[in-house]
Amino acid sequence: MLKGHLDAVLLATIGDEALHGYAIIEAIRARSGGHFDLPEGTIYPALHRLELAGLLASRWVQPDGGRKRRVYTLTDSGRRSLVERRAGWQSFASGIDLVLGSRA
Amino acid sequence: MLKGHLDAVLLATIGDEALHGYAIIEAIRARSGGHFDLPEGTIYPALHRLELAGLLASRWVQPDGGRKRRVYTLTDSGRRSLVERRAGWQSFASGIDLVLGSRA
DNA sequence: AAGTTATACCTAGCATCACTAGGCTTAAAC
DNA sequence: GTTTAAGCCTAGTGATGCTAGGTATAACTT
Repeated sequence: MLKGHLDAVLLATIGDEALHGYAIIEAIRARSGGHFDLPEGTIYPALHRLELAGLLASRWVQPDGGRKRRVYTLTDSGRRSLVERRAGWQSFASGIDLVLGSRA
Repeated sequence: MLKGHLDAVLLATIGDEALHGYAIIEAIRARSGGHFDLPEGTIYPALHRLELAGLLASRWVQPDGGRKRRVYTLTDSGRRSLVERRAGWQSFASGIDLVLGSRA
């Protein structure tokens, strides 16, 4: 469970690449050091939601081998949103750190 | 919104004191440096839930001035849970940090 | 004395979020 | 040729915390 930070994680994972859903799941697992292993039922609806919100754009790609994939890239709005969400996360995390006295 | 970490925040805020609901709200606001200003509709049901779960115990207290208060303290189980939740938060936060590349 | 503000507790209902549990298709591996 | 991996999708559900309301008492103002 990403507890409200799923969108930030998705935007940050896609970053400047063009990734498809399945690859995004693997990238999150890899980059989080195994902390997060998200099910498809979490990822696909979230990608659709972010595209509808104008933060992501998608196109279908037919690779040489393998089946068609829908690849996602950030829009300008998505890039701006990522900056905001990163700041939002840092603010949130420092607030929790203060209260928990963990990293203070 | 505390995004799934409300219980940890409550347990940590109460800590070794005996606090009542209203004071808990003020303590969270103060200790978080103003980050979190939680409404009563969040706090009271959560306290009841934690008491039902055996992590908190409550008793009514009549102070010299002012009206009756229900004060909460941690149970042994609550103290153990706090330790776990602190560790859980650190693990979660480091995972998000890795993915967002914010504090990495 | 009356009204307002601060203290203090509570609940029903609602929106969001992400997960479970399924289904579908195509390519690779055995 | 059949199983496994890659790849996409949705309906329904449970948990979570907020909104918006209600109640009561004490302190402060006018």
